[in-house]
Amino acid sequence: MSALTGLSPYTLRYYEKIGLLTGIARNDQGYRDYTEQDAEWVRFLKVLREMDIPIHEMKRYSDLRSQGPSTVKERRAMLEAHRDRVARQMERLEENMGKVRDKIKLYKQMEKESEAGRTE
Amino acid sequence: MSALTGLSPYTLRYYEKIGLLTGIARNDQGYRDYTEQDAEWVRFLKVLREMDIPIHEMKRYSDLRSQGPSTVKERRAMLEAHRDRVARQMERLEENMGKVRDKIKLYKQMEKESEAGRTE
DNA sequence: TTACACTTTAGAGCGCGCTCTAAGGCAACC
DNA sequence: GGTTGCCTTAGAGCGCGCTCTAAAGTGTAA
Repeated sequence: MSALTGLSPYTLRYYEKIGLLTGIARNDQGYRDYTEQDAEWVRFLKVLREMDIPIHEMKRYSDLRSQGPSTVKERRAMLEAHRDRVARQMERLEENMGKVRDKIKLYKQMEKESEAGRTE
Repeated sequence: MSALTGLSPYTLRYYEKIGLLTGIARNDQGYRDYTEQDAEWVRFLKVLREMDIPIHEMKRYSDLRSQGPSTVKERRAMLEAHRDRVARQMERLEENMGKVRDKIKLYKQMEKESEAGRTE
């Protein structure tokens, strides 16, 4: 499973411990027996994590999911809220990128000038 | 200063403690006396932090800056490296946004269907 | 048979980036 | 003089998200 999702076994067990992963089957030896659905869910959790959703929100989302289709509306609302948050974050990043690019330009200028100085 | 930069006094003192802020002047009472240059530097630190540069990299950058103009090239290289990292991160975010948007669409579909079911 | 590589658990530990506490000092106002 | 409100310091504490340890169990291969 770890190989399938890119999450460490530690993380997978941790997610199960805090209730993000529920109803994971076990085989005769008591080992976890992940299904393809489990894998899909884990991959979606990973998408959310990569977008920096806090764990407690993922937990909330996960709990809603466990409660069945009646929670679809709330789940959608959560995703939309997060989508908007990420969009704003990307705008800020873009803004800061601009400042960094300005600084890079400035440095290039300084490098050029110091070289000119050396050859004078 | 806190008001000027949006960082808490705690954070400002912490940054000084770890060497991100150096040479801050003091008045007669031993209180910190920030200059406009200090403020500018703090604002730039804030830009970097908002782009999630780790503190130890900011420290490295800050140390280079203290060493004077001879380090401009290396500083530029650091900024360029980070610029590229952020660009890649934004791509990943965009990708994940797509997946979230798909899920939102799916949920909308489910909501519509469940409503249709109810009115039949 | 014994070693190896994996699994299980509860709970401890860690790195990060702050954030706060405690104890004390100084300036201004009532 | 006392209170308020800000400043100083060293060092403790915190929330997050893992990550690892220790001790035990199981199946496979030499």
